[in-house]
Amino acid sequence: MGGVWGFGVGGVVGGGKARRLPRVVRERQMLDAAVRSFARHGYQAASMDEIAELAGVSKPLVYLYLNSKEELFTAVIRREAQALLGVVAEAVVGRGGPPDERLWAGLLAFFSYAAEHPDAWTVLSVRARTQGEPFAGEAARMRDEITAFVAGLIGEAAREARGGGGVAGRGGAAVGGREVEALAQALVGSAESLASWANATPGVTAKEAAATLMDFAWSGLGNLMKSERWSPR
Amino acid sequence: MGGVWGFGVGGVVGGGKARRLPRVVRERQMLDAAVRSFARHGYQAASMDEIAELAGVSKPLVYLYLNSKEELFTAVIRREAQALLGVVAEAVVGRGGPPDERLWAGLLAFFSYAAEHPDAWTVLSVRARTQGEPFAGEAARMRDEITAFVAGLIGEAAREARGGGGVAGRGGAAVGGREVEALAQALVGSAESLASWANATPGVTAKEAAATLMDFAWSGLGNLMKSERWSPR
Amino acid sequence: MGGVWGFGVGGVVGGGKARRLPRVVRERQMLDAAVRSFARHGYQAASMDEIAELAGVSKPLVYLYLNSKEELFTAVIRREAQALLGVVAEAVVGRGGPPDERLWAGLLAFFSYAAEHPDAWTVLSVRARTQGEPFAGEAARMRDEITAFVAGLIGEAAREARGGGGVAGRGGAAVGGREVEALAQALVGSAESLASWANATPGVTAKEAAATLMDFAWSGLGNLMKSERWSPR
Amino acid sequence: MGGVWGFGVGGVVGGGKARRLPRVVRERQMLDAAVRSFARHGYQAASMDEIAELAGVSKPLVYLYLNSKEELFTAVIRREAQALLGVVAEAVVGRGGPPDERLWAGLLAFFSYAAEHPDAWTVLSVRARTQGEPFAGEAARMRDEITAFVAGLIGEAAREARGGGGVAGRGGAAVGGREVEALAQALVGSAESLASWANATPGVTAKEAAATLMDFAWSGLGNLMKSERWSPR
DNA sequence: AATGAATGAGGCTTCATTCAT
DNA sequence: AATGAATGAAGCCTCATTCAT
Repeated sequence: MGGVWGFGVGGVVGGGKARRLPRVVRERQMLDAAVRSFARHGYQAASMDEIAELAGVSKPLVYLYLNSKEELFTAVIRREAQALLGVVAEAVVGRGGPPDERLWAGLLAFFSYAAEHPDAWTVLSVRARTQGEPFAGEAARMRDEITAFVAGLIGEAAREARGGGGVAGRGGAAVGGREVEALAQALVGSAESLASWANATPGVTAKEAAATLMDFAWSGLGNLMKSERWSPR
Repeated sequence: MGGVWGFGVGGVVGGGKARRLPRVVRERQMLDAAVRSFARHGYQAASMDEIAELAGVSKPLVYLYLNSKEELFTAVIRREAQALLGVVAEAVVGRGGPPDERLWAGLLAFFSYAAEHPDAWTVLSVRARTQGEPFAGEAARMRDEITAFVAGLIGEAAREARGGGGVAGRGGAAVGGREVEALAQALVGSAESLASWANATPGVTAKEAAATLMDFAWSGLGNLMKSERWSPR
Repeated sequence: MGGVWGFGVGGVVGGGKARRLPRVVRERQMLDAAVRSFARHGYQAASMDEIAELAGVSKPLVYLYLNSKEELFTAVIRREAQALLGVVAEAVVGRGGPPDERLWAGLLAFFSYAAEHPDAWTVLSVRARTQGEPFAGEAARMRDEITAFVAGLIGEAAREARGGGGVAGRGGAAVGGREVEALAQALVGSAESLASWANATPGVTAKEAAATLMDFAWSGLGNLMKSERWSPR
Repeated sequence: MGGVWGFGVGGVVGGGKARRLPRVVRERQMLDAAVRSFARHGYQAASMDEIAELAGVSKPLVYLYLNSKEELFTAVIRREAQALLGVVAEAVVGRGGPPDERLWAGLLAFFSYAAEHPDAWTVLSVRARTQGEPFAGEAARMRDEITAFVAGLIGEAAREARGGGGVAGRGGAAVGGREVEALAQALVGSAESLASWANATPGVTAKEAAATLMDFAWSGLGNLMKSERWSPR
């Protein structure tokens, strides 16, 4: 009997319904279905019925493995946040080079991921954040880590600038911790906004989006570090 | 006697429940309550029961005046979008001065409004936009008008820069229509993102937020117009 | 000021809304509106809102004059039943001639009334009867009176037949009270059924309907009185 | 053990509530309950609450299986119309003999069914027909089929009469298509009317009702075919 | 004579969740 | 490993009816 239902890594056998799959596979199917459903309808409007149907299983099985709608949503957020954080971290950390190069690599990874997994991006950027606790917090943790990367890069650039040459030119010593935080917020906010806009706008590639943001933001940061502030006359 | 319930523009008199108010007053109370409820819970999770209770009326009266949850939400979005658009437009149009001065004025008005009416801002920026049609479209119209203001100011600055001196320095002629659009998107996106962040972060004033954004964005724009692009080495 | 609103018998003055009409006029307007509304939607589905609007008055006035939906429906049934009974009675009683002639006159009056007041006929034949007590009883009283007329005419014909000549020919003495009742029921049932069918079928006149029924029924009655029963072989 | 709840075709075992019955059984219970409820109160006034309670299940289960009040009513009408049509068709078609014999058989089947299933008969003859589309249409289809049977029998009798002897006697050739239609309408209308009257009148049997109608109608039809029309003098 | 303002009660429908196998 | 059967709770909406003028 073992093997009678032989299943490959990909999941379903042939065209029919695959039964008696191992738990890990079933859970992935459910989470995949949940991502789609939550992305499309939002947490409240998504229904366990639809998710079970999309996953090709009965509702009790969803409850057996994921316990409740709330835990299911949390599991989805965690899985997708880890994935996104993973690709961004891989692009930014443990790699040498000047901070702007690393920021560029991180942005490219970020925009590419958002473009390739639009439902995941929608869940993280919209559905989780607008759903209140504990979901928003779950997504905020990931965002904070990304913001910390960015703040790190900005700070690094500022120190380099202070020290001598570099992107920021010489002479700027004015960037404090709180300001770095606000700048990182603005940059990450821009990136998120651009990512959603790019996903919704046909013909905009991840590379274009990343380039626009670098043009827009990094040179502005450079100015800031040269203490060239704008101020009302 | 006549006048025993005399009511002012502001609404309820004293601490007791005011009964038999004129329709216009009641409608405003209901819309106010709806803004709070939709902001807190989102469209789906907000309940007509809670809205009625917050407004101090019975549910049937809400239906008598606003017809349905959908129409109520639409009415809320329209009212708040008009209000926000109004203050921004007043700050930007029909006023002379260089484009950066007018952008500064507009940003200040925008951040101030968002700070003073956080629920309205949440409804417009989050609840309406994530609820799909027809609500997202209703809010998008307002956003588009604001984005058009900003694009106009950027374009104007670019023309001035092309023409000679000005913020952007001389010589830059590289900013095309599509690029202006993307920049305006990024700037508006940053502004929205910053506004929500400022509302959620104690101690951040509207003026600070506006200043951060001007520093961050306008000088970056200036660089762009000098054709000082960032590009991967 | 009296007379400033001068109104004619017909009701509304000019094109605008007539205000301060005498009670009798207002009540007729309300009953007219109610007949239409009850005929179209049935008792349950008809709404006091619609009736008030059709009557051109506010709802409280309807309650002031007619007290409740139930009483309003009852008032409608009574008014329409009296009217229908009136025209039929006028055609049948207090008039000489043989019973078949009088039946013919009664049927003609009945079908004509139903054709000319289809809403009233619908209320009586359908809406009242299917609404349970006390409404069905109200309509049943009228139907019983009409059935009694018919039974009277059948009985009279039977006696004539027994006595000698007449429609029914000679020799038949077999028609008892219970049978007369059943026959009258069948005839009245046919008439009602035909009236509704005629109203719903374009091009069928009251005279045609009456003729069909006389052909169908009266000669059959004649046979019965000649004891020519049908019986399974 | 398995089988502890063993249930027969008829439904519930013993006096206690049977749980976890198969869908088909539950659906039949719900339809039975719905027939009773719709017959008593009419479509609008019947409540899903009462139906669920009569069926011995919770409301959500009714919705799970029957989807909505409208679909439930439609399902009821279809089931009962099929059943009634079935017994009448079985009595009339695929059976030899003269048309009057077959009409007699059909009427007997009809009146018996109406007597044995008064709620079903009320739903079909009253509740469905007065509820407007799409319900009236659903019931009208069944009625039309029955009327077609009757028209067929009348036409057959007329042709026999034309041909020579037969019920209708000789010589009559005057019955046209439209007239046959009207006669069939009148006969079916009488039958319906009589059925409801018989159900409401204690002591009237189906056989009596059928006999009354045959006496009343068939001999009348015979006269018609002999061209013995009634006409006002 | 007439009405704008207001509500208690109830109906249809949906959904997350559990039970028993 | 998996599911068919079932429900408590809650939400949107409507309607007959009344209040205060």
